[in-house]
Amino acid sequence: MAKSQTKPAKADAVSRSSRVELKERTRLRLIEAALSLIGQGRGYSSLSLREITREAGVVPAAFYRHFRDLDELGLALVEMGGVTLRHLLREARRDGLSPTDMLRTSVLIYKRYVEERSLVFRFLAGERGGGSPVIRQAIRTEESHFASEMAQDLRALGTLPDLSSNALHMICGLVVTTMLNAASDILDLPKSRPKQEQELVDNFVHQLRVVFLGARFWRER
Amino acid sequence: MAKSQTKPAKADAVSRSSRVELKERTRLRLIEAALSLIGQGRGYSSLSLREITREAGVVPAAFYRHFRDLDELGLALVEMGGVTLRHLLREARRDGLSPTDMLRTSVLIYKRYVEERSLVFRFLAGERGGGSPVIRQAIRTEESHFASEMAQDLRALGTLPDLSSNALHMICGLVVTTMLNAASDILDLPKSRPKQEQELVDNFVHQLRVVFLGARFWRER
DNA sequence: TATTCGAGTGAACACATGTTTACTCGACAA
DNA sequence: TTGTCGAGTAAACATGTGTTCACTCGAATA
Repeated sequence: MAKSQTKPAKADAVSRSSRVELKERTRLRLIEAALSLIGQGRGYSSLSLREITREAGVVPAAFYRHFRDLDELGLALVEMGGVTLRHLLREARRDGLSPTDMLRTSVLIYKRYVEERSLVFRFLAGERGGGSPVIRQAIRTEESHFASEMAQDLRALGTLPDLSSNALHMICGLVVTTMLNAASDILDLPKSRPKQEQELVDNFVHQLRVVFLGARFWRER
Repeated sequence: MAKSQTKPAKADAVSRSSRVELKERTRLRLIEAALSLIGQGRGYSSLSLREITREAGVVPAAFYRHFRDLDELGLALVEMGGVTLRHLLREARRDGLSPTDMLRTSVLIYKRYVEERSLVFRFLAGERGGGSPVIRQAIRTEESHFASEMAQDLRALGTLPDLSSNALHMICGLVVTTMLNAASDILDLPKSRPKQEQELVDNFVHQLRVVFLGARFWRER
């Protein structure tokens, strides 16, 4: 009979709450608990295992069924951050860019994006420079990938056609730095302060404009 | 007699270890203990009061004679960071800048400077994005002052004479971001990896070159 | 249907933590 | 010389911490 084969075909709709699904569910609960605590102003590197399990509604010992230690949870958060960044790029790619004021609209879209995923960006911005070396390094790798993809996209769009791949990557690195720095600023914006908000956006736009202006006149040497 | 006046003239060489001097001394011990722990790879926001006093060779309760809590110690570190940055600028000002390859030499000087004061820069780079909100904000203020001074210096040197003060400040902000980001990279360099080191320096130089190139072609509005 | 298997439990452990309290004891001003 | 004043001490406190262990109990398998 087909059912009793060694490989259970596909695990169809019946297994609504299979074991592995349930495990994955609480794994997610742990991740989200950590993010939620970050959202309450705490830095990831100052969170404790017990705090996280408490927030996740699970007993401390259960943590070890999913992660060896806090660093491993942190790496899961980094990966989530990486996915978020790739998704951002994918959206930007889809939207295309109107030639006029395209920088400004990109910035506004980015701002919204950051605000809607504030927890992940808080984590990235917060652990990027401090925290555990292994997490910091993982974030850096993610940033570099992000920069590479961005470079590829710019190339495909025909922007800055005269630049070498190396130069393009280096410039995208600069853009990424600026973006993540701006994310930090965006997240610390006091709400309902439109003036301050406007200033921040302007500053961000202008900085990117300077970078792309410089890129246009860049000559290899 | 001149000695018994109400105001003790000058606190001369005799009062080698006056009370206030001794207090200041252990205050410094606490600050340096925190820095030392940072140097061992820990982020400031994950340090504990007891850890710090232990490292400083002092009993936990003594901490409160100097700081209300860890945030207050953190602010002292921020101020120390501010002093460090101002000092950097003062040195750069003194050295003047040879017109050819001035960017590259500046970068090398900066790199050396960061390495020699690695602990302070570790602290700044680490708490800039994460950590306690009050510390983060204090660092941001310090950065802004640094950017302003830099703008003033550039103005005095006649660099970028066509830029408005606002534009100049905005560009210096970009430079500062890039510098602190690079500091983070410099501090994480594995030692005796000259190739990697060279790449990092090149990248840093190129990024700054792009920024200044963009600045030269910047037109308001 | 009977058996295995492993995610989550609850309790216990050996410490580490922040803060308070009453204290010592030496520099300093009177 | 005497008395004050305050930096640093020692001990105690109530909690919080990471990790371990034997356990339950229900879904997955055979």
